[in-house]
Amino acid sequence: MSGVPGRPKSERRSGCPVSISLEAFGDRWSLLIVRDLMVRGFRTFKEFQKAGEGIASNILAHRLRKLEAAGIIRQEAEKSDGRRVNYRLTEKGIDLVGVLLELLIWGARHEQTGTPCAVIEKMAKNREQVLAEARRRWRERDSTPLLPWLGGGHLEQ
Amino acid sequence: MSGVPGRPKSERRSGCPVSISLEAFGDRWSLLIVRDLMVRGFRTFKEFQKAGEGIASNILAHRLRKLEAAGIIRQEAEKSDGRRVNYRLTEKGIDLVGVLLELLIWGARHEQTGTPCAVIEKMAKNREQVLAEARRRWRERDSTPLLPWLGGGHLEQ
DNA sequence: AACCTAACTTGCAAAATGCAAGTTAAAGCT
DNA sequence: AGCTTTAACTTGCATTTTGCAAGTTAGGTT
Repeated sequence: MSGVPGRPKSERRSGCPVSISLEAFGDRWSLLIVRDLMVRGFRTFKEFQKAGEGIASNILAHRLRKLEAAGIIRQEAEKSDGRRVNYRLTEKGIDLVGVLLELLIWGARHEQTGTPCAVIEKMAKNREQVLAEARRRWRERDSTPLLPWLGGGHLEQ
Repeated sequence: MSGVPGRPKSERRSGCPVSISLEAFGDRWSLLIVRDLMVRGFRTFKEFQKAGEGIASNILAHRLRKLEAAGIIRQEAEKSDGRRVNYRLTEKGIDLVGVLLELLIWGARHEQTGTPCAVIEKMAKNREQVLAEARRRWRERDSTPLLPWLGGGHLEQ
């Protein structure tokens, strides 16, 4: 009767790292939560819920538990408000930045998205710089959204 | 009454490229099929089925249709055997190589997998070279598995 | 004290998944 | 030609996951 619903009852399907990664976050929602933490500066349940793609609150709760159990995110209580729970990526979680960046680049290149191609190609070209900036923000708890920075002129070389 | 069962009845959840990517292959199986095509040299239904992680044949059929509908894979009939269907990545599909590589690196770094860390770190270090080799194999229809190459000494610089 | 908020639960219907068995067309064998 | 095998799926049904709406609870606010 724990909070975690989808507790893995079956063992690992194989030793392949790709398979194991997908067992941790291979669904429609987990990486969107990670994205919101990483580039949009979200921290709370309410923010994830209103994030636009319409995740149901029970599913959100399940995913947060699962990501926490996998060591990808962690809860931090807010001293100034006992109701609030702030979620934050762990180091294991911020290490997903490469995966997110590749998903972003692939999606923008091959599907009709709201993101201009020029911005994406700039990011693809300056991969290391983008990764470093995302990591810096995580380390310094700088939660201003990353996307304006990506869209701005900071990447011209 | 088409073959595709999970035909998207809801529209796109948002214009975010990450979200759109996840709608195309954000589940436990799709990227494993892509992986098998990309690095293990698999081509047929039977091969995917016996691949070790135990996908059910109906789910496999659904996934193949969905990936095909998304333009990630394509069927090619085998002239020498009318029963056989060979699946192959499209260019859009081989472009997922970056995503796969990041999943591989993350999984190997953070979870207990069957892959030695040294191999993975070598790959992470020689990212561009690994991507180029995977693309070369796709282009030249070289379906010898990529993994032995990764494990071998070809990456020393 | 009455009201509001954030973070969840709960109940239930709908969809996706998994398993075992069956189908069909094309080969292969005798 | 007739029988067996094989590849690629379907189908039926039970289980699990997802989604939606409404409810709960521990803090805050006024």
